[in-house]
Parts: sequence; structure tokens; C-alpha cells
Amino acid sequence: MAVQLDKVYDPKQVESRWYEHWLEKNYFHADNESTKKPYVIVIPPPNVTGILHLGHVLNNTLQDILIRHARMNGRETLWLPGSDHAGIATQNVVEKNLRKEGKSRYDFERDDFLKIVWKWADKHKSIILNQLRKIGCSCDWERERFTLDKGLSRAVREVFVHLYRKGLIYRGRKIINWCPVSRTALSDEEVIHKESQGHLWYFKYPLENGNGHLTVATTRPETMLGDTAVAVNPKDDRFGKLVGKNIILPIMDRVIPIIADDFVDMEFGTGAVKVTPAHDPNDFEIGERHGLEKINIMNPDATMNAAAGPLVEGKDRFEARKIVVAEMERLGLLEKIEDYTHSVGFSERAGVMVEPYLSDQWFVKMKPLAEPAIRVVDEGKIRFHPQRWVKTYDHWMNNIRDWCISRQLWWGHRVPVFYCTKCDWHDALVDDPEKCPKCGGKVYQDPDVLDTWFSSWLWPFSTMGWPEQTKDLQVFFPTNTLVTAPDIIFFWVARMIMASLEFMGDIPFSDVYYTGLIRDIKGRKMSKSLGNSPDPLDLVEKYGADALRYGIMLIAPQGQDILFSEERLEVGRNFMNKIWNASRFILMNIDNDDILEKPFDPEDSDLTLADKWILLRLKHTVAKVDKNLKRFRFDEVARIIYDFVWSDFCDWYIELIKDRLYKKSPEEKQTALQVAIYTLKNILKILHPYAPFITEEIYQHLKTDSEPDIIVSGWPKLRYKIGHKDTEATFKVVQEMITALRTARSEMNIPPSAQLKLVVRGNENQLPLRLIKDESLAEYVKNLVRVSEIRITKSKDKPHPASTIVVHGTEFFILLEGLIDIEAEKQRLEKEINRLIALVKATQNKLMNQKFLEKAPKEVVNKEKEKEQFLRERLVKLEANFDALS
RNA sequence: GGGCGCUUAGCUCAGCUGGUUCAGAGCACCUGCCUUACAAGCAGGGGGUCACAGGUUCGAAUCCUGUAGCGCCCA
Repeated sequence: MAVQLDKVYDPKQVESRWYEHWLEKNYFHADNESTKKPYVIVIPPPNVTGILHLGHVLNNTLQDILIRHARMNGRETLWLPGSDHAGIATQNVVEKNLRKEGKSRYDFERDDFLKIVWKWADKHKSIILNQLRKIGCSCDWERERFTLDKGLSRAVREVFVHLYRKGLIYRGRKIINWCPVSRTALSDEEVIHKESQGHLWYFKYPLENGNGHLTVATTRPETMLGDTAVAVNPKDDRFGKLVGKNIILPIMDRVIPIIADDFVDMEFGTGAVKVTPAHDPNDFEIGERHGLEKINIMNPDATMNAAAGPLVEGKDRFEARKIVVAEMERLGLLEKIEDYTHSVGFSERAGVMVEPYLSDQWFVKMKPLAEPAIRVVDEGKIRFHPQRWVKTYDHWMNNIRDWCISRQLWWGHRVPVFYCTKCDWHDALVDDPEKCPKCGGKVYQDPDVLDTWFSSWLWPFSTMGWPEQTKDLQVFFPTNTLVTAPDIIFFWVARMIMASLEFMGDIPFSDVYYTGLIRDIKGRKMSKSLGNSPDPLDLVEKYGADALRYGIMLIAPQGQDILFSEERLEVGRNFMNKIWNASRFILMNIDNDDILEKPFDPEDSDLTLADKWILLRLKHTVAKVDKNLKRFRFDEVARIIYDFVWSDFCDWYIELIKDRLYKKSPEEKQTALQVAIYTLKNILKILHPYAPFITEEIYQHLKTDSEPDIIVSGWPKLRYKIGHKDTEATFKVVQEMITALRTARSEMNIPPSAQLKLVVRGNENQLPLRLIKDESLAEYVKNLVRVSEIRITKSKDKPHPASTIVVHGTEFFILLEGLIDIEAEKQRLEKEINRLIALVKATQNKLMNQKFLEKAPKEVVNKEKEKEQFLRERLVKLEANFDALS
């Protein structure tokens, strides 16, 4: 019986209901005993720092589309969800909250502090995972993982020990990036370089022998307190004599040598540079080469220590800078100050200037891991979409540097290295030792934790149980597709490839899809401080999850940033409402549910031109959707479906069948309805990955009891052969006739309510005339243009008064008694005539071009000739009619 | 400094392999409609020297080179 839907689609009543249903039916769960071919995605685990933002909506919608599409295609799909402990970020947030209460982590025992972080992490983990459910993600929740889970922690330890034994993990005393706020080392990737407006200070350093001084330039005056040499380029004639002499370092009164080193840039400053091996990575290298002393003048919080001297001890680095400059000026050793723009590193998370800092850290030797990883991408075993990211990847991989993995934090995986309190024994171990295996003394564990990415890089296999040889690994690894943002190509993608090759002996995934970055409509990055980052749940509330998903897909081109604004979601919402109402219309017209049970075979039915046309359009639309999904063109797919549904199905097909539904015989009505239902069901299926909720809701009204829910229904594979090769072109002519008549109506200011009388003149070899002779097609014209009567004439005389339209050679006269507006008609004709003259001229020019005729392919030339004739015929007719008016 | 990308209608963007009345869509705008699915809608309309300059070609928004502007990444 006819189902009544609400006039406006209300997602709230629908979404949570179906999500529950899918969960109950266990559709999201992947069975590792299944014989179906698997399709697997592991989620890029969101940080438990906060809540999801629009980037996550984009990213996870894409994954859900891939998963749902694969599921409908009969694959055993696994979308493995989880979250990331995000060491620095999470600890930072928690410490920030503590600071509001006037506390720091050092007010707690390590374990007590960790309890607070766990509480935060658990809370946000559940918020985030719930958000994913709200937007419809069909993750296998039974397999949810967290990077600090027992199994994953075990994997981290195995990996550490393995690499340690292999000599790929080592402890080293090097200059690393130090974040004074988090008081931890950072990897190179966690430092963001920004151009900063600074100064270049020129300091005079007196020579030991009293014969004047040498001027050095520096951007960081405070570090001079740790200078242990002055260096010049050996090729620099200006300083040749001075090399080997000594300088007395001002303020510190330390005697330091003048050395020669190739690294020194003769163009920079005076050509002589101060060397501070403990506070600059380049100076460190120079120091190594020349055996210089490395004097650390800073505390971990970036205040100056005793080695910096009494003048600045205990002062912050920036204050120390002022003091040093003032002191140098007082001593008469400040030569000048210049403005200077240079690149300064900031901590990604804390946002403060990082300090190049000498300390003992754990490193991974990357070169040996990188080599095979470069190969699998270059050989195309792993494909990047868009492909250009391969270049970025290669560049980074070929210039890879050792990875600093230790962090002086508490939140994370503890470095699994143990030391003896009594002897010099130490080792990396998978299981905690009880006592020193060498002397039996007490042991303690390294207090540092590991970089979060040191667990994330194992994610594709640690989540499936590695190091155990699990069934899941056997069945679901390697995974298929990774969807991620390009800003973590080094942090994560590259490292996952390295880790998988090293530990699994296989690639982690075969395709990587890089999303764009979501920005606001002005192109600015989304940020909390700008207030331009909407909460996805608010958007779901306002527009519905389907509209949000679909809307974002529509505005997210491959490989480009996405400019987001709420208005742009309205397209999505309107589209959902359109589908809803088209469905509502069809359901309204079903007065007997038997029609839903009756099988429908396009090849074996009595179809009209319009029926064949929409079914062919449907078939082609599905083909285009398939093709573009394969190419990861998600925006294109959204557009293809949109155009088909709105323009073809709603604007034309549904309008055309109204007459059959209302007025014709039950048989005619039945066929029209069957075609409409068939088309709609397939529309719902191809739209399901994009808009899972509304499609399931509507589909339930259309499917038979024996048919499965849409989420597990078969993806359309349309193979029917109907019509002939010109079916679509023929229908297009019908559309052209109708549109041309409508345009004329409108331009002639004919009231919409007025029923027109039409006279048609043409000959039998013109398609429009033949079509209009077909009663059912004439009926289309009557209904869609509001024509009450169509008469075909052979008379040479044009009816008077009338407006003229020419479609493919056939003349259509709209009789205008009472409605005539000669001026409007003249203007209308003149406009069209001018347009045609221009077109004819352009075509003629081409055809008069001898070279074109010689060199262009025959089909193109013929087409051009046909075009010319066709345009000319039309022009002649319109001109004759124009003349008849005056 | 090196690499990558972008520049098409007022705005946001399509336009794949050079050729269909190739210059399109959505939003915004204008006109007219509450036509028994939908005013979150229907019908119609105006609007662009495809950043600029060269080149290849019978033919360029599309391919090549250069220039400018914007953005991102790396050093």
C-alpha cells in the first residue's frame, strides 16, 4: 500500500535507527574464516587529544565509501578502527590543564600523573569513536585498537629489540631539537620552520696577542657564552694569517682558537663565525672535526646554567640575549646590529622556539630501512593518488636522516632498555628482567618513552596481533587502501612502509589516497583560535550525516585543498531532500505492493522511448561511477550521481511519466512505475556509500522481504541491452524540442497558465517531425510545454500571428492570437539569427581552410560539413520568418 | 635556494585522450511560477580575452617554454 513519507526529509529520525540495526546484524564485522576476497583498510588512528574535526570527517567518509562499496561488491571487508595515544600532544593538553590549577607533572609521581592522562585519553577516545559512529562509519568495532594496548605495546618492544640487535637502534650524544616547554627531544619532523624577522649582531672578539680583533656575526648572541672557537673558510684570504691564533672570548674571558673549516660561508656576515658546538648542529659538526670542547650553557627549560657564567645564570634564554648584548655594548665590542630574516624552528605541538640541544638520545638508523621502501613505491607496488606525492616521498627518503625516537615524557611506551645499578650491564629486552644477568644486581629501566610514531608505524600489523602469527594477519594483511593527509607522509606513511617491509616482509597497503586539507572559505587553515573550525556533530545535527558526507565529497577535489563553508553543505542537504521527495512521489503512486515483488527485466518489457532512455542513462551512470571510484575520483562520482538523479531522473523522467501514472491504462502505469522503481533502487545503491542512512531508509520501502538490506545488497551490474544506438540521441531531440519551446514561451512573455496551440512544419527525413507524429511523444511535448493541440501542416504559408522555433530543421509555430508581441518575437529571432550567423561563419572559415581539409581526420571534416549545413538551414528558416514579421 | 601545486562566470570549482553549436556546474543574481514529489522546489535568463607572453598544430582552456601572482613542502 502507498507509503506516506514526510514532505521534508528529517535525518534525525533515521540515522541512529539504522546504525543500530547494522550493528545488530553485525554487518561491520569481518570474518577471518570467510572465503570471500578480503578488502581491508586500517584507520589512521585519531589522536585522543581532543575531538574530531572536519578533516576527520573527510578522511573517514572516504574510507567508509571505499569500505561500503567493497562490501556491496561482495568482498569480506575489514575497516579496523582505533586511536593513537599521541604522546606529546596528549601530555601537553593534560599538563596545560594542570597548570590552570597551578600544578605541574613534577608535583605527581609518574604513575599518578599517568592515571590522570589515562582518564583524559579514555574520555576522548570514546568521544571520538562515537563521533565516527554518528557520521556512519562502518568500522569493525570488535577489532578496535589503541596504540598503548597490551598487544601493540608488545609489538613496540619486539621491534625495538629487533632493531637494537640488528644495530639499527643506537644511543648517541648529538644535537637534537629540544622543546623547552615539554622538556623533551623532538624528531626533525616535529619542528616547523618559519621565516622570522630577527637581527644579526656583529661582535668584536679581541685577539689574544692584543693586535686588534675579529668581528663575528650571529643571530643568537646568548650562545656566545658557549663558544669554543671562531672559524673561517680556509680559502678566505682575508683571514689566512689568523688561523691558528687565539681569541679571548669576551665576558667569559676564555681563550679559544681560530680555526679553518670548509663549512664556513664566506658570504655570511664578516666571513668569520663563532662556533658553539653544544648549541648548533653545524657547529657541532665543526666541533667534531676539530676536537673542540662542547660546553652546554642551558638547562632543559632553556634557562642559562652555571656554565654560562654568573652574569646570566638562571635567566631565560631571551633575557640572557638582552643581557649579553648590553654587556658587549658596555665593553665596546658591539660593532653593529642589522635586520635579518632567517628561518627559525618551532615545536609543532607547543609552538615555542626549539633549542638545538646536546643530549643523549635513542636513534634509529634509517638508511637501511629506507632503501627497500623507496623501491616498492618506485616500482609501483604501492601506488600513490595523486601520483605526484611519489616525488615528495622519494626526496625525503633519499635524504633520510636518523630518527630520534626517545622522548623525555611520561606518556607513552617506555624505552625497553635496562641498566644494572651495580655493573655496566645494559640491554634491550622484550621482557622485564628481574635482576642483572651479569652480576645479579638491581636493574632499572630507561626513564624515557618512545616517539608516538614508533608505535604508529607498526599500526597495519600490530593491530592484527603481530608479533603473534594470527589468523587475522594471515587473512587481512597486507591491507588495500590507506587514506590519509599528505602532511604525515614522512611521519607515518613512509615509516609504515619501512616497518612493514622489515617486519612483515611485505608492503602494508597497495594504494595510498592523499586527501586535501580542509580550509575555511577564505583559504585559511582551520583553527580553534580563529573559530573557523566547526564541530562536525553540530553539522550533523543541522544538516544530517548524509548531507555532511555527501556535501564534503562534492567539494573535495582530488589532491587539492578544500575550501569549506556551511553554505556549501546546503547542496548536500538539498540533494538528500530531492532524493527523498522523488522517492516519496514514487511511493505515493504505488497502490499495490505486488509491484515490488514482481520481477522486472528491462530486456523483457514493453518500454517507451523515455523508459529506454532512463535505463540506458542509468547503466552509463553506474559505469561512470565504477570507473571514477577506481580512479579515486570521489568528487566526480558525487557529481555524476547528482546530475543523473536531479537532471535526468527528476527533471525529465519523473515529469514524463506523470501522465502515464495518472491517466493511462493500468498496464502503462505499471511499466512506468516499474522502471521508476528499478531506477530508484539502483540510484540508492550507488549512492549508499556516500549517504548510507537515507538510502537504507528509502530502500527498505522498496525492497522485498527476501532482499537483503541495502548495506549488503549487491552493487549494480547492469548488462541489459535495450534500444538501439540512437536511442539516447533521439531522446535528446525530444528534450531539445521541449526546451526550445519553453524558452520561446518565456521570452515571448506567455503566461505559464496559458495552453498553447502548436503548428509543426517539416519533412519526413527530419527527426523532430517524425517524433512529433508519434502520439506518445507528442504527449510529452503537450504535458511539459503546456500545449493543448498540435497540428502538422504542409502549407507554405506560415500561420499568423505566430512565434517560430526551428529544431533540427523542423519549424514549430506557436500560435499567438491574443498573446502576440511582435517586438518580442523580432528581438528573439534577431538574437538567435545573430548567434547562428557567427556560428556559420566560424564553421565556414574552418571549411575554407585548405590545410584543415587536408590534415584533419575525415570524420572531423565531415562533422564540420554537416554542422554547417544544419546551421545554415536553420538560419535560412529563421530569416524567412523574421522577414515575414516586418 | 630546490621541489610540487594552483590561476576558467561575482564566489567555489568541473572540463579525462587537443576536434560534438566547448566554454560548463553549483551558489549568488534577474524574470515568471505555491503546475496534485520537492519553494531545501519548478521553468527561463544574463554573466567568462579560460592569469600573461610566446611556441607546437589544420585546430589549444587542454600539449610545450617562459613570466607574474597565490599556496604548500623541503633546505
